[in-house]
Amino acid sequence: MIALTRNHTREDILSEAARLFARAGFKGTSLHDIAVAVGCSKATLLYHFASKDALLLALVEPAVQELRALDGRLATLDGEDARATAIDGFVDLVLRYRRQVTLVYDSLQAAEIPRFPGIDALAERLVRAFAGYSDEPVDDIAARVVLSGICTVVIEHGDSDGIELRDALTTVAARVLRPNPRPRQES
Amino acid sequence: MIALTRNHTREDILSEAARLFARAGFKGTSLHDIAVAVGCSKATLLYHFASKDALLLALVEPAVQELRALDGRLATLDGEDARATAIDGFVDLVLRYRRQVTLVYDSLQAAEIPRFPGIDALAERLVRAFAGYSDEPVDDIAARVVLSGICTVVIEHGDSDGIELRDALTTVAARVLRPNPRPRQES
DNA sequence: GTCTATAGAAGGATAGAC
DNA sequence: GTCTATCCTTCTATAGAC
Repeated sequence: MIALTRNHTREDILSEAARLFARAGFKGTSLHDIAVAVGCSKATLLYHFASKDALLLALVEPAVQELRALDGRLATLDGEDARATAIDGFVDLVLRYRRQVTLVYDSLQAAEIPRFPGIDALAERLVRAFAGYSDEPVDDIAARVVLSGICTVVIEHGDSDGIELRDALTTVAARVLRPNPRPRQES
Repeated sequence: MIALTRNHTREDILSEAARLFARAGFKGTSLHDIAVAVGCSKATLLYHFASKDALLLALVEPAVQELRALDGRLATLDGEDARATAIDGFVDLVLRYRRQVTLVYDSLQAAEIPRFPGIDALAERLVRAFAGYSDEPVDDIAARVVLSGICTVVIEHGDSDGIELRDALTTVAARVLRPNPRPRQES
């Protein structure tokens, strides 16, 4: 295995790029900025990654991979199981990839970033799962508010981790996306 | 009043800039892009606005102004009144200034944008009001999730307005930020 | 693998004609 | 007020030495 010789520089580049992209955005961070943070030259960056876009892709790829895995798990579940799995899985994923979240998330709306194929449809399925596959418009909106709200809060919260934030987020999600929101009639 | 001669170009610039900034971000939109959209030259843009930053400021200023007004109104209220006013007022404001919301909101986290003085403290007060001035950490997180979630959902929803979205958003906010977290019944 | 040097494009902003 | 032309900076990316 060549994996023994872990490339320090490459890892450093990914780490610093994640930090800077999260702080100032993709367009707001230049290769020069990253090079200074890492302590190398711009040419070195472009030796390890073919382009700035490629660096972004490499950075976000693991997060997207895991998001796809979660999406796959959801496909085998339905109703309450899907909702619970979606909430826990998504909160966990966002907390572990907090620095990448901004990037993935921005690629959805602000087209500031190269898109990831199929991510839109995946996001919609996640919304559906969060909404418990309800047909009520208000449940759809609730799901979207919570989904995006979780992302933003985690991003803002910085790197101060802890089990508390995780619990708070799942609690909040459960509050909005509760099984029986309507005491009136059934759909 | 010179207000009779409403400057078409200036208005067009603001309008197109709002559209493009919302789509691709501040850094992701060049003066060239705006000029093409408006149908004028870059020099014309910079005749009407001293700089790209000044254009942004002019664009967002009314929204910030109204946000400050809402903040002032909240200062005279407390508890439930403050929460209800904050929710209704904020949803209304975000819906009316949906194109500017991205910009104001991004100025909070991603430092991609020139900051507005005092906006951080204002945002914190808004969070406090949304949380009903509760001391429970989970209520604080809930307030932040809803606050940011509302922004993102409105941004994503495009310009398709309607009373439905407004009602859905206030309903969702009420669900999370309800006065008594314990009882399972709705208000 | 990492560097310096530089190409080539695009960005914001200014000068001056009309 | 609006334009063209231009300046200067910054950016991504490449070339080639070591």
